[in-house]
Amino acid sequence: MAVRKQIESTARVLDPLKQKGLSVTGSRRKILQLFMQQKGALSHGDIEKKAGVTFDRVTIYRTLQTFLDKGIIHAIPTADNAVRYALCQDECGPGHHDHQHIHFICSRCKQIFCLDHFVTPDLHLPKGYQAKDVDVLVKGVCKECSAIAKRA
Amino acid sequence: MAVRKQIESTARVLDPLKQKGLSVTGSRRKILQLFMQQKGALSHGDIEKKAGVTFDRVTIYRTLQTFLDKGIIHAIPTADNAVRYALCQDECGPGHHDHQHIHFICSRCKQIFCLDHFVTPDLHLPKGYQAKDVDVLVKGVCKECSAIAKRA
DNA sequence: TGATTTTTGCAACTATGTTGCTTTTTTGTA
DNA sequence: TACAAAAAAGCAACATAGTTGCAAAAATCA
Repeated sequence: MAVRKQIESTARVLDPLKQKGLSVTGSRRKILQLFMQQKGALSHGDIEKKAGVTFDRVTIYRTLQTFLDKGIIHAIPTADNAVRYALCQDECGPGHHDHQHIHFICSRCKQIFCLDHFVTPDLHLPKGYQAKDVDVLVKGVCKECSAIAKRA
Repeated sequence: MAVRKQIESTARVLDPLKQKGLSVTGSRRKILQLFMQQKGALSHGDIEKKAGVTFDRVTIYRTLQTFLDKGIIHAIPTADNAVRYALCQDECGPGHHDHQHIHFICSRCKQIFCLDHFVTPDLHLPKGYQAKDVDVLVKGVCKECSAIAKRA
């Protein structure tokens, strides 16, 4: 059972890489694993720290760019000069991202989460403006931090 | 008439500074003017270019921070590592920002506009999450670029 | 006008992101 | 399994972005 689980988890990491036609390398495996283990989104800096000194900074930049291009991760806009990245849904692929979720920024723990909840903003754009893609960022307090606050 | 107008426009620049209890300096006047003249939002880099070599980079950083703190401008999250800033509505003040507008990012001219159109996203957050602030980023083609595309 | 407070500019530094090139690793095939 | 071709990683050097402390200059207020 333990073995079975390990095989599955290795496959889970390998699959996305092979599926997207990427060669499987140490850094890609490691970075993908970091994303899979992680509830919140990761910045370049986070990855650098979590990966230890194992990889060159440049490799991390290039890996993130590759993952973005192939639709494995998506970038989450922020106002703090530290773009975060998170895994995509299966529907995403090279050149197109299709997310029907919102991004939640916790003002307490500073983590950013993807919440898979449909949002249908009631957009009334002025004449002439054509919307293609909508990104909703919600700031507030996340589930865990709310619980902590309640207890205190 | 021309004189009258000039007085008014100077007043428009001075008012927000005095109103917020800020001392009036060359750089603050200049940077505020840039924002007022500008339709789209500005990044730190944009300001550096538009202001010429007049001001030290550090002064621009500090001025932007001051304007943010006082509620004169607000930061617009982006995914390209270049946070933009734009003027606030009158309702904003030190410590609180109250915007009921969306941010529109034109994929053609790369400009970012504040559109004063009410948005009421239909947020169904999971249990435990508390929303405080919602930021809506819309990517698409702006009015002017749509017109250009039509003509071509 | 002059003293006090605030802001600016400068220098030095840290962090972040990019590019070209060589070495290493991966892949696909024999 | 070994080998050649292709792809990626690592390294160095560079470019850009952002921060901090401090002295000089400017703005405020009496």
